[in-house]
Amino acid sequence: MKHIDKICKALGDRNRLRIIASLFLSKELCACQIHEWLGVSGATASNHLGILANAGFISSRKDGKWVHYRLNRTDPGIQSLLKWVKKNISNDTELNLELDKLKLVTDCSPIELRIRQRKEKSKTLCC
Amino acid sequence: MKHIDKICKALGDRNRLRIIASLFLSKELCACQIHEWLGVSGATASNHLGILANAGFISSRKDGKWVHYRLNRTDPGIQSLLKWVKKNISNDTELNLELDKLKLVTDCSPIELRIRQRKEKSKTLCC
DNA sequence: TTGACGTTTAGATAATCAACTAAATATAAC
DNA sequence: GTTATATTTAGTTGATTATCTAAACGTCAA
Repeated sequence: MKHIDKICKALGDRNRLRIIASLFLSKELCACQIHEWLGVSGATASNHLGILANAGFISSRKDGKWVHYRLNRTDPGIQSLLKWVKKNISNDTELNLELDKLKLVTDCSPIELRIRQRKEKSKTLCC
Repeated sequence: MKHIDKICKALGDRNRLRIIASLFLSKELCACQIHEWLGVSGATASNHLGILANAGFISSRKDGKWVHYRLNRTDPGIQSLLKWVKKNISNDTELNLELDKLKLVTDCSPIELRIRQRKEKSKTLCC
């Protein structure tokens, strides 16, 4: 719990807060689900996940090709900060609206999601 | 308490955390004391103070030429976040060492401090 | 009222950062 | 083994930001 500025900086980005908010609702999400929901490239999503992991907010579990992320529940300092975030994002109407759409990527397995993503991509490519 | 990313971003800077840490120890500090202690230009200090005030962390009181800053105790969300910061900076050894030197700018009035600052400045100019 | 001084604002610059594409890595499927 | 695929890393670019100096603003004192 040393570098507080690093920890706070990790929270100082809208997309990273969205990741944390999504992990409050879904215990575990794979990289491709987060990439899909954020609406950024896979590389960008991976970068954000790396920053959050580095600050101690999330941890990852590798399962074959897939990497699943969840909130890190070990550090008490991080834990209490996450509690603060959870309490205070409830007033963020914009974020709550976005969270409604989270279901679209959690109502199916990562495998099905990726198939859908590839379909979408080919659709935009041929038009 | 809407823009959480803005609030966290305000904490995501070492100098701004130092300002907050100093205001935990000294109930009130004037801009010139903070400028002196941070070791940055007055303009830079003023900018950081503006960001912290804009995020809701501090408030200011004008007293003639002098502007005094203190922690803002009105917003409950900000209040609990400040509590978290206070608790967790205790482990930051580097910051604690710096805070020891805070006395050098609080053991005299802003007026005396400014006289000292001008002396220091002229000393470096003529050598 | 003029000059000095504390603070803020404006403008410039270098560093940092979020985003992308492309390449690299690692794993699964054929 | 080769190919497809999920993720990360490298490299690039545009935007943001922390810092500075100079100028502007507001207040006090002579």
